[in-house]
Parts: sequence; C-alpha cells; structure tokens
Amino acid sequence: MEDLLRQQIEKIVKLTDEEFAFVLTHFTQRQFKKHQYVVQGGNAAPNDYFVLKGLLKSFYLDESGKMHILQFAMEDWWISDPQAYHNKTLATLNIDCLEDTSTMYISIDNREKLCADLKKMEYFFMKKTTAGYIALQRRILSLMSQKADERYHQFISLYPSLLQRLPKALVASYLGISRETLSRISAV
Amino acid sequence: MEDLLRQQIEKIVKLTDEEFAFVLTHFTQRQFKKHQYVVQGGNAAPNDYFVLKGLLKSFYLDESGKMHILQFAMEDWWISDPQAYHNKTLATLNIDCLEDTSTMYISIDNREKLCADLKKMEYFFMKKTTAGYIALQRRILSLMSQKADERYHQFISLYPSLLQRLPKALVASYLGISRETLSRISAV
DNA sequence: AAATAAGCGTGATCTATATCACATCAAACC
DNA sequence: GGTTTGATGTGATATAGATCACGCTTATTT
Repeated sequence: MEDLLRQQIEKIVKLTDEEFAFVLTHFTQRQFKKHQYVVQGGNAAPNDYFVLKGLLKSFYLDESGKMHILQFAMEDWWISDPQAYHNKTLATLNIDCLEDTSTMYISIDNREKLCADLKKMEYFFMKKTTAGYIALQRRILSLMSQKADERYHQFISLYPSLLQRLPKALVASYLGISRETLSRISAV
Repeated sequence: MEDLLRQQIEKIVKLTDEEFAFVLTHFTQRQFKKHQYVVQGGNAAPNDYFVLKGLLKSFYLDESGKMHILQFAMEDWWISDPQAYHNKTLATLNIDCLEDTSTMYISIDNREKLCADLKKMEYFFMKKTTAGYIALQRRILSLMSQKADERYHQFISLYPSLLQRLPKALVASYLGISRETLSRISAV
C-alpha cells in the first residue's frame, strides 16, 4: 500500500529500498471515516496527508458561514492547510472526508528532518510545490477570465473520474458558483 | 545594489561572502525601460527576475483580448512566467514594465545548478515557493468569497505603497473587476 | 418500514457587476 | 505650444449569476 507513495516519489527521484524505508519512518498511517474531520479551523494542523484511498475536501467557511472549497484530494493526492502546516499556526481551513479514507501523513517537523537528511526528498517536495503553484495560478486565471459554464466544462475534462464521486453542489462550490447555476449548465 | 538580493536571501539562510559571490555568478543584470516587454506570450521565458528597482506586471490575454493581471512586482519581488520557467515551455503570460526597471535574473538552468551545488539555496527557493503557494491560495479564497469592494479594501491595506504607483485600471484588472466598478468604490 | 436527510432540477425574482457612452483633466509627445 | 494619449469619474442600461422557494427522488438512519 505504501507502494503508491513510493511510485509517486520515484516519478521525480529514484530511491533505493533503504532510502525508501528511511522515508517511511517519517510517515504515519491513519484511517478516517466518511464525514470525519481531519483538520478543523482554529486547531493546529501540523500534518500533510497523502491519500492512499478515499476522498477528502479542504474548505474555508466565510463570516456568513458559506463554504468555499479549495481542494479535493483522492488517491495519490496530498492535502493539508498549507499555511497552518508550513508556518506552524492554527488552521483557518477545514478538511473532512467525503468517503472512508486511508492516509499516510508526515508532520512538518518530520518533513524538515527528512529534507535535511535526504536532499533528494527536498528536491521532490520542491517539484511538488512548484507544480502546485503553477496549478493555483491557472485556477486564478480561470476564476478571472472564464464564465461559470466554461469553468465547469474545464473541470469535467480535467477531472472526469473525480466528478463521478462528487455531489454537484460540491463541484459548484469548488468552481465558485451556486449549485442552482451549475445545475442549469448543460454537461455537454 | 546586489545587496538587496543578499538581504532577501539572508532573511532565510545565512551566507558567507564567498557563498554569496558564488550565488551571484549565477545571476545576470539587466535593465528595461518603461513599456518594454520582458516576457512575451509564445516565446521562451527561461528567466526568473528579481527586481532591484522599478515596477512590472505579468498578465494573461484571453481569447477576447482582455487583459488579466496575475502579479505586480516592485523592488525586492520576483517575477516570471512560472509554468514556462519551470517546465521549459513557451510563455502563456506576458510581462512588461510599468516603470524603468533594473533586475537581476537567474535562468532555470543556472538555478538548477545553483541548487545542486549549494543546498542552502534550494532551501531558500523552497521557502520562497511555499510562501508564494500560500499567497495564491489566499487570493483564490478572496476571489471566491469576497465582493469587489472588500477585495479592493484588502488590496489597499495589503499594498499601500504599490497602490500609489499603479493606475486604478490595473488594480481593477488584478482584482478581477472592471475599472468603472472600482472607480465607484469609496477608497475608505 | 417508516422517517429523515441528501441530492438534484427548475421557476421566479433580485442584485452586483459588466458594458456602453461621455466628459474632464493631466501627462506625454511632436 | 498645441495635440494626441492616458487616467479617472459617472450616468444609463444590460446580464450573469445569486438567492429564494418548491417538488421530486434516492440514500441513510432508526
């Protein structure tokens, strides 16, 4: 099962069995059930979760109580409150499970140790973060330059498998539109 | 003048004079004039620019020709087309100068060499990228959860000095609102 | 098996913001 | 020094999308 993690890392840096075993000592496994919270706003959130199985969402609740979804994470994806994680502050985001979920997480302290001791892993995280940065920039452009229907169609073509596991209302929230408007958009 | 760069790096990692001299060998200085393009969509964009003096913007032109500003960069900031830079692909963004500008840039190849030879610098870039990721996530939330006037007021309090150097129409484009709407928002 | 909640669609209405159209003033340029 | 260009404000109008309100169906829960 940890193979999933190794495969992902090895897409970027090659590891010996010993090195991967060493990497693994920095991770902890943890299971969650559907509806269970992984991170709650106001609490510490010192872990970054790699998803082995299942589906989660991270979201922000604004002053009026409206939910805004920042990210989904399914198999082979990572999820955290990055600000709380890297700056060791309290979470402003929430993360909960849309399905029963199995994860491996690494604490920020373990990550810092791992990067110090195995520079390959620092390189891996660098690549991962850079790719994430580029994806976020694309999402900003999409929010600024595209209409609701264009964003929905882009989502459909970008994440067809994810779409099938999500209620439409959550997709709408991720895209920054109301569920009623999304419901009126033709899927094709 | 390179002091500005050294100061920024040393906020995160300490460098000896020799190390900084070595870092500097990976950078090149370049001046640009107001209105001059630094990166043009469709061309290669293999450099990341650190601003010593001046002001630039990066922007995307959508199919209808409308401009969407992703970023400004003034003294002590960095600017590039991250996707073109890291993936060594052609630029989809444009970068031009709002004032006469003086920069130091590092090519992606030099950056890779520098990170390989001086791990401290890999750590520095890691921190910088992570901070950027967090900032982009905040901007996404702001676009999704805040009204035009709230975003404008947040911009004013976040970047008061930048505001004074920018025409309002560019601020509006950065915030994802029309210049007319921004003009109708009271500044206080 | 009944009861409650979640998911989805759809009509009616409202509203924030875009768009179009000018006018004014300052700045840059020939 | 006169002229084009850029920057800003503001009225009038249009519209994408939000919000409110309802019904129907399918899952969960007890």
